[in-house]
Amino acid sequence: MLNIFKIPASNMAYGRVLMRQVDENYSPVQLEKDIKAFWEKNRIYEKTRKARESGKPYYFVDGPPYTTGSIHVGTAWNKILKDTVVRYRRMQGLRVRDQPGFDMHGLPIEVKVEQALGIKTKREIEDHGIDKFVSTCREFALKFKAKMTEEFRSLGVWMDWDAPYLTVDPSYIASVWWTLKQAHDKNLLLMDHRVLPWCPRCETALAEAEIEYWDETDPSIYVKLPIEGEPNSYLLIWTTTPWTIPGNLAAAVHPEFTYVVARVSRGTIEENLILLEEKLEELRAVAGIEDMTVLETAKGSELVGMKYRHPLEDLVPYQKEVGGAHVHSVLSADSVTNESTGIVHIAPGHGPEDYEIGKRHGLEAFSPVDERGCYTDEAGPKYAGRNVREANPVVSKDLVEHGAMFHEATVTHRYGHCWRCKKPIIYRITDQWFLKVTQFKDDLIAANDQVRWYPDWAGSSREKDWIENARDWCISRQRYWGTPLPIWRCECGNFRLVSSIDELRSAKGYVEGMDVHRPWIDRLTFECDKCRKTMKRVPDVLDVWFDAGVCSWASLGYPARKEEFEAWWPSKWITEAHDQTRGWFYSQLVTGVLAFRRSPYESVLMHGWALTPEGQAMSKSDGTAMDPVSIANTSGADSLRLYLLKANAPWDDLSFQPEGVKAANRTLNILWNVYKFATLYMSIDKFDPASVNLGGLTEHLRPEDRWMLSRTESLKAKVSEAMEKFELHTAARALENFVVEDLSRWYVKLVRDRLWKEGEDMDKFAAFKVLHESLTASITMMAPMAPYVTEAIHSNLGGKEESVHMMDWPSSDPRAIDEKLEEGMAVVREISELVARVRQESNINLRWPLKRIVIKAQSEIVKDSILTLRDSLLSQNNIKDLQMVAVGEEWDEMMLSVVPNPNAIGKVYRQWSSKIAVLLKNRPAKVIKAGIDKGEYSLGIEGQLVKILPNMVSFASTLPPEVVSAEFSKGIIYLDLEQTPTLEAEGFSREVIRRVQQMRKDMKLNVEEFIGIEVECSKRVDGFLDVWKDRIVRETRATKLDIVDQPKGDYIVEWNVESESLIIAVSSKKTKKVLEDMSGMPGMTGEKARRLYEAGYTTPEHLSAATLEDLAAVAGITRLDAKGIYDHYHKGEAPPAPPATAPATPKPQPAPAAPEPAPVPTAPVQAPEQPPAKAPEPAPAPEPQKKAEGTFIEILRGIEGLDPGAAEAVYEAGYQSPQSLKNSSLADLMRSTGIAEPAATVLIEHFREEAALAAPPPAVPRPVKAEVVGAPQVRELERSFSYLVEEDKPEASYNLFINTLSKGMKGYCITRNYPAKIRSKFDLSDTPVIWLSNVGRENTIRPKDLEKLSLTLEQFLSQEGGGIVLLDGLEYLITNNNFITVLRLIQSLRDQVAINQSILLMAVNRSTLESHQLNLLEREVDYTITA
RNA sequence: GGGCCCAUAGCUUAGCAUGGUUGGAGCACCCGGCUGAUAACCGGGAGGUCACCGGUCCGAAUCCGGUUGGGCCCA
Repeated sequence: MLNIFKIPASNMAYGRVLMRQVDENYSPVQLEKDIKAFWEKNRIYEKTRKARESGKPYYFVDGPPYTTGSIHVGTAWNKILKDTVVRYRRMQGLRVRDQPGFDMHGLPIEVKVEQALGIKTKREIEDHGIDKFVSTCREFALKFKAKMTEEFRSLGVWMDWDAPYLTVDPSYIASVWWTLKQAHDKNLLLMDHRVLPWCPRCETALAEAEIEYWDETDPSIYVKLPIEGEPNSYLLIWTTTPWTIPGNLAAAVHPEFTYVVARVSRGTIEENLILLEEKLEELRAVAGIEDMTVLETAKGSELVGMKYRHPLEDLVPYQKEVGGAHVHSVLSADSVTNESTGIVHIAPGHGPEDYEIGKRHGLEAFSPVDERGCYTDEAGPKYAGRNVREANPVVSKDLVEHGAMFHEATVTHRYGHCWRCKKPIIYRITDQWFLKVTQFKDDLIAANDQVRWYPDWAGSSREKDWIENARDWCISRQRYWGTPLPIWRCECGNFRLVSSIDELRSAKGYVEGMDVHRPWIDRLTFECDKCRKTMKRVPDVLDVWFDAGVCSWASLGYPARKEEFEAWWPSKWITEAHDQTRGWFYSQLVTGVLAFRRSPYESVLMHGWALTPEGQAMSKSDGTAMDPVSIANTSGADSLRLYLLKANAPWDDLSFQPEGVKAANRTLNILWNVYKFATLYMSIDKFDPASVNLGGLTEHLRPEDRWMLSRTESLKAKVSEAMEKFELHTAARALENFVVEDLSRWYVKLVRDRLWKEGEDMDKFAAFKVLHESLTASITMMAPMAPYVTEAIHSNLGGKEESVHMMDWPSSDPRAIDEKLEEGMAVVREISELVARVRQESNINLRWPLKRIVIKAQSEIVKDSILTLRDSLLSQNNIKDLQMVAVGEEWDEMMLSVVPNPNAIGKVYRQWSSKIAVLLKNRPAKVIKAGIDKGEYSLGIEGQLVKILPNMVSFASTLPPEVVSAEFSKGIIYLDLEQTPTLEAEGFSREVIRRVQQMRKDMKLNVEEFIGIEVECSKRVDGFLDVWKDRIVRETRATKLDIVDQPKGDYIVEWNVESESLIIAVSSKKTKKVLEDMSGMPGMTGEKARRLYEAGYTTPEHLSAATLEDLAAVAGITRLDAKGIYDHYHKGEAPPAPPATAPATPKPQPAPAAPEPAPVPTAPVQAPEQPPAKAPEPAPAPEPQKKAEGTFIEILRGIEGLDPGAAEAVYEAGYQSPQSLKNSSLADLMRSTGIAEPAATVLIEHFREEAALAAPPPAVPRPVKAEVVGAPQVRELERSFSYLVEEDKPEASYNLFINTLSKGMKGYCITRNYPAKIRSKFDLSDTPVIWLSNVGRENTIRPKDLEKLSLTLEQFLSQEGGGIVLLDGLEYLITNNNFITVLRLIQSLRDQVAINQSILLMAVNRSTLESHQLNLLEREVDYTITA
């Protein structure tokens, strides 16, 4: 692996500690792991609950998810919403009940178990053994429960996972039974013989709520029912279920509709049909009728009583035998609609409506279909045993053969399916148990009205609509894995309901502690209290929706435990998705009203569904489901949570965009950076937020501080309001906006300079405090949404509580809100954006100060607020002065000019017109305007006085030179871009500051380290810098800035600023180390250390050289201190390593524009830290080093023709082994050592000869950098080496590349050039070419996507035999990324190349890089080739 | 067929209860900048028949009616 993106392992320690500097980048996965450990170790969840023990109770009920498989995005969203609200309520001080629940009974698990066991029917289950089957169901449910629990936990959901409620627990089951008994006592439970939806696969009845609809293609047949006594005349009926025809017992018409008898002819057939008048034309089109005549018209009521013969009576014996007044006759029904033929086929055993109509007319509910959906013997020998849906074509064929089929086609329509096994349902008649919901509908509606719904329409429209259409609820299921129906029945018709385990104890066969599930409970019997016979249990189980419906008291153990119930019930709040309108929202309402005459919940948040990015429902079978757990494991649970919460209003469906999670991650990263920034300075100053209170700082608050505090208070108000309304998205967005815009992009910028100040400074403390306040407020309010990152930040901000989740929800202080100030700052920000735009257009970067800004504000209010925030405006935009134009007036520096109108002038003063124009232009426009404004202006010409009238001139106002204007929403700004030497001096100084900062960074100096600066520059620049010396010194933390001829230092770079060449040398003062050393001594404090430092003891050498007296003479240092210091250095302890001396003759590196040739980089003494693989020769132990030094320097001294001074210079320059000299070039040696040509020649030749004679080089040669000059095409590249080719156009590098390919090595080309062009120019055959480009195509990599590049190359390099990589386009990568990042990539590539015996070849155009960048690059490779 | 919800830039969305300068953001795209928060970050640009049709009004993304498409719940 190329671990270039690896983040150092976190060493965070949480808990109450002093504020600590944060070195880590935001890395959510590690952070969340750490926080999780912190939570567990310190039992934070338990403590958080405990902290609210005395609070007002808040009963939240978790809608129990069904335990089947893993959670999906929707389930995750659901739990995250719950967790966020629960945490929020806790912070409000409420004692929240947060028991999770699991719905574990029912068909879904039975189906899974059937699949696992490889069985399909109930018969097979019974053969297998119900006990074994049910036990397996329990195992599955428990297994899934455990799995889902882990998944929820990984999302950071805090619930009482150790004590969930389970619908399979005996106590839970007892609550269910009790509830049923309540229904029975109110006479709302009955057994009935009804036509119901039935799943033939699961062999059970289904409730309305268990049916899912989708499109299905079915037959669409028109059937003729022959009318008794009217030959060739038929009633025309239509159906999509031919299999119900054998069960047909009547036909129904609407009494008010108009029907016709029509003579219809098709081909040779002519017949009379009765149907709805308005459908005649439709029928003609559908069935291809050639001719038809209406014979008669009649109202539906007139048809009633008409008799017909069943068309299949010879196949279905029952149809011949059945008798009765209304059998096979036309009935009247208002439910008939004007669809199809207007005559409805009535099969009372196959449809609920049919059943009702049949019942009214005394028809038997003939239903010759068994539980498996097959015809029974009653259907006649031809059909018996056939599956009804499969029998459709058979019945159709029989209808055709019996001359009863009028027309046959197919239709696609919505058809019901079993919610679990997805098979089409049928309707059949059975005995089932019902709750008579229709009898207490009004109570349900009334109960629902008492519930607060979010959003309102979810209850007032949606749920209400469902209740209004509710039917009686069939609660019995003919299955195995469920709450057993607690009903025992006797042959005599008597039955009893058991409502508790206690009651069950009196049953015959009861064993204490027995499982009350089937089949064990089936064996229990009671003696009938009426006839003394044995009562047996009704074998059905209960609908699982009933299970879930009672959870609000079953989870409290009611009725067995009353106190819990009284303390909590009813629940304050629940939330589920909108499909629960018919599900849990409804089932709870029904059971609540049954048992307690009220809704068991007071408020509901109805949320949406998580859809795919395309807006489709996610489904596992389609592979469109996304796994929230793996998203949380890669991007962090916080990011996922924040995204889910902010993306949508909770009640809208959410189209899940993985991009959105990334965006949320970015927001959290910004939060992290603000925090990191703030704590950096706070920790340096050991700032303790608790030690300062805002009240005491009032006089030190700047306007921007008051603004930030105002924004913070406004935010609290806004977020709290949104949370109260469950508008979590509004709350999340407000927080996000605050962190990104107000805090990060604005306030941090405004206060940055103040935080720099040293020492006790109230202005700085004010900024610290405000920063701390606003950061604390935002993370506290964000804690419910992103519980991990906020916890990490909280713990290091010195939060009041052990955990952010124990904090009280912040309340807003309206006194701190200053709306005018907020508006004013908005204006200032707007103006700043304008200025930035003008700067960009004029090519003046922010480092260059502008002379002034003049603002013309629309109103006094705007003007005042700009003036209040004057300092912020000027500092942020680096402008020297602000001038305001009086409101309503023009800026008086606008230059007025006169534009003569020659036409108008010419008409009056023909011959003078051109003269007049010239005169007008030469006079002050102001004077002319003043005259014209009064009516006219007089002008003397050739002794005449001419009057200039308003129509003869117009006026234009133009901007003064070098002024640019721009409009903002509340006025106009004028920016004076004129540069003066003073401004230029400042600009230059800022450029120098930035260069020095860059160098500090390259040197990896600690923020607190002091430096020394030496600069070589032109006279002009010298003058500039002189003025700003103090500022430069201060801002770069330098102890001195000297302008010299030959700058010396640890790190020297030549820069080019505005066409001026500057050579800057920076040396580290190593004060950080010194101060640290000092403060490590006994009795030493930071303050004392500073005193010493200020007294001139700036290095360990100074200290160790000092005498006791010297030290004691320093103010603030006691004799005892002095003794401690003295002892420290003289006790025989090894003194700190002596400071390395700078190279004898340091040479600047050339600026990018400088002419060739490039010198070898001077090795800085305090070089920026290098990665291990490239570290300078490891410092050997002192003894061996002496020895090595002795040997090699002696060898050098002993070389004939080389004087000892030259030998030392060579040694000093870093050539400390024969190996290092072997491959170096003449030019290289001369340049880096400063020795003359003859000496260099001697050296080179000496070592070439020696190398030829010497033993082979060490196994892993690591030559010092060398430069290959000359014709690269003749040079061979060696395996395990990396090369940097410096050339204007990538020619030589490609030639080297191709040359290597021709030797049979595999190649890989990364280029900024167009790949097709490269291919045509060089013969690359099948070598892969990757294009570096932002254009998203195949085989391209975006310049920002270094990770992908790294991965791609890693794959190539690690393949067998390795290969050569040509990386052409480094400059493109560098301009698009942080330079150091690119450098790290190169480092890891280089290491990879070394390991894999491969070659890395990089082309770079040196004029595109800064010289120090080039230096760093050169340092990373084995060879630099200059083409 | 009925009830409820939704439709704004390529994508995700704000604005709509109370009609009113030029319809805001984020992502993606293009161009630039920054480099003591930096494996970050910032600025600019381009991109909209506000689903469609009609109405009310001086004025409609916003109010009203209808149509189309999508989601959920039913028939």
